Amino acid sequence: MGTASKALSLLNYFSRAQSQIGLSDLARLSGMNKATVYRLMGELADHGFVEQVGAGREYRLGPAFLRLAALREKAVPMRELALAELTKLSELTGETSHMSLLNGEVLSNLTYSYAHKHGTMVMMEDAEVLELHSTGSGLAVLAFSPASFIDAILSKPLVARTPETVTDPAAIQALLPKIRKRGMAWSIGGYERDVYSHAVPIFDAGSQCIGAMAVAAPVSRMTDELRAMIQAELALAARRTTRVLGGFPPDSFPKINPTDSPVESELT
Amino acid sequence: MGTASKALSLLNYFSRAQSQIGLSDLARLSGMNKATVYRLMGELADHGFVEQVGAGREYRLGPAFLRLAALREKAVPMRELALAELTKLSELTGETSHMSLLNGEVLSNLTYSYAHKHGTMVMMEDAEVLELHSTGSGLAVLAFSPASFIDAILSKPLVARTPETVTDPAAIQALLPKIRKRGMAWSIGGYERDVYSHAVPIFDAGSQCIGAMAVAAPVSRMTDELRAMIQAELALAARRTTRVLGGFPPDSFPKINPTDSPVESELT
DNA sequence: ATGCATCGGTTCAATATTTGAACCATCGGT
DNA sequence: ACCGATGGTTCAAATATTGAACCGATGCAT
Repeated sequence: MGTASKALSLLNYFSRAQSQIGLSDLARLSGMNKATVYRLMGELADHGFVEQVGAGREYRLGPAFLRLAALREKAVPMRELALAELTKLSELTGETSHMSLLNGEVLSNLTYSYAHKHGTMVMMEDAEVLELHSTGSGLAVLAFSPASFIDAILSKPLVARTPETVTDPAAIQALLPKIRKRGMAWSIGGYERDVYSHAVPIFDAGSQCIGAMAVAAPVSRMTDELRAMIQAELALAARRTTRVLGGFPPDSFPKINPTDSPVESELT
Repeated sequence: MGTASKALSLLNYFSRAQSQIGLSDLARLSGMNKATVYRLMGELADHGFVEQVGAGREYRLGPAFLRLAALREKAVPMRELALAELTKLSELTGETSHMSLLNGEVLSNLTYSYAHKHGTMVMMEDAEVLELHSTGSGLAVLAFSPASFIDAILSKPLVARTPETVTDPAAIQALLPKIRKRGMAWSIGGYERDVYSHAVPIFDAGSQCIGAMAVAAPVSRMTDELRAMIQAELALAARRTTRVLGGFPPDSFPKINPTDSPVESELT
């Protein structure tokens, strides 16, 4: 692993739950020498990627990310485009919708939209981490990822978030062919007890799966009717999202009923 | 310079104007060897900090920044807090307000707020770059920066953005004591021809100047009355912003009339 | 108060990584 | 068919990285 990669990997230890980390902790977490971490963090700090705070001299993520995220979004308005689709999706379904991107071995939430139709709704946050094995979005991504990646994920210990979480690798493997055939995954209470989630993978220009779009509803509100509506609208929204992001579903990806999705001349 | 710094510095060549850069261009821009750039960009790409696009294999900023920016903002809601102040400021003054952060030798815009009082207004964008010598915000920051930093900035060639831009280092040096005394800088047409800008520095917990808050109005709309109002409100808003961000103005920073800003018991 | 364990930070010789000139294969324009 | 550009690759030489040990300071328990 190159030096630059080591420095960058240090940034992955910062999370929603742990936003500040001391030098020694960071050395322990990363398994690197303290002197190494010290030097690398110093370089990251020079560029505004981290900053040291207060007495404990702990590190936290720096302001440079705001600038670079703004530039990224200006160049590739993923979040904006996804949010436009999610807003429509939430209005149509009356439920929370969100989109997340694959980042290493987990998904992290890109953006989301709430519906204001009901008194209760599934909550969501930016940069929220979703595991691949225990969420609808994760299963959707897993199903359309290379076999080697799937094996790598499923060979690690799978945490049971709820009593309903499927943690048997073989059982998860058995789900994937169905998900591939449907082009959609679902998870009932696998991550949060009361959440019924549908998810469809999103692809890039090389037909690689880069994330998923999902609709999450309280289990108690799910009916056959709502399920059918979510599935229909989500499939359309996800397909549009892949397209507006400049991506293409792989050839193996199931087509939607042509009456719902008329063939369009493909430009650019 | 360490290897990690070299990798990180490559990210600085991406801008609003140039969002995609090829390998050879990047090598030329950075002065590094092509093989070095190739390897470093590969490492950045592995972590999602850049991605390669299409046929030309050009690089652009990656999606990882969206995630890390969301985490940063969750940990330190600078943008959110600043925007709250800017919104009030724009409503009060009827003009565009913005806040920018020092990044190396330039300011980059953090966030902004438009007023909707007039048919015309000064436009602003996220991550827009403001030079230190030619903008009100830049002068405000410069005046409260270490002498060595000021000298470094003013010893480089100063670009004249408009005929009104002051590009004589000595003339700029002469402005700084007044700015320090007032705690506020202004620039009339120095960056964009028709923009009259007032700016106040923002400080961190160590009383270092980290950026500036500013109000930008069309020159044609400026009156003595408006100027007085902007100066009063901006001074207050900037002071509040420094405080809510956890910072402190240096002892040398001019105090506002105590009837406007009653002493508060300082907690945390 | 005393001692112990931890913290952030620093040092320097041993070591592993980075570097860069030269080299491909490929593409597009002349 | 050529030329000059591109992205990508190689390998010995040069250089940056590494990590155990050390430092002073701080905090916690005895």
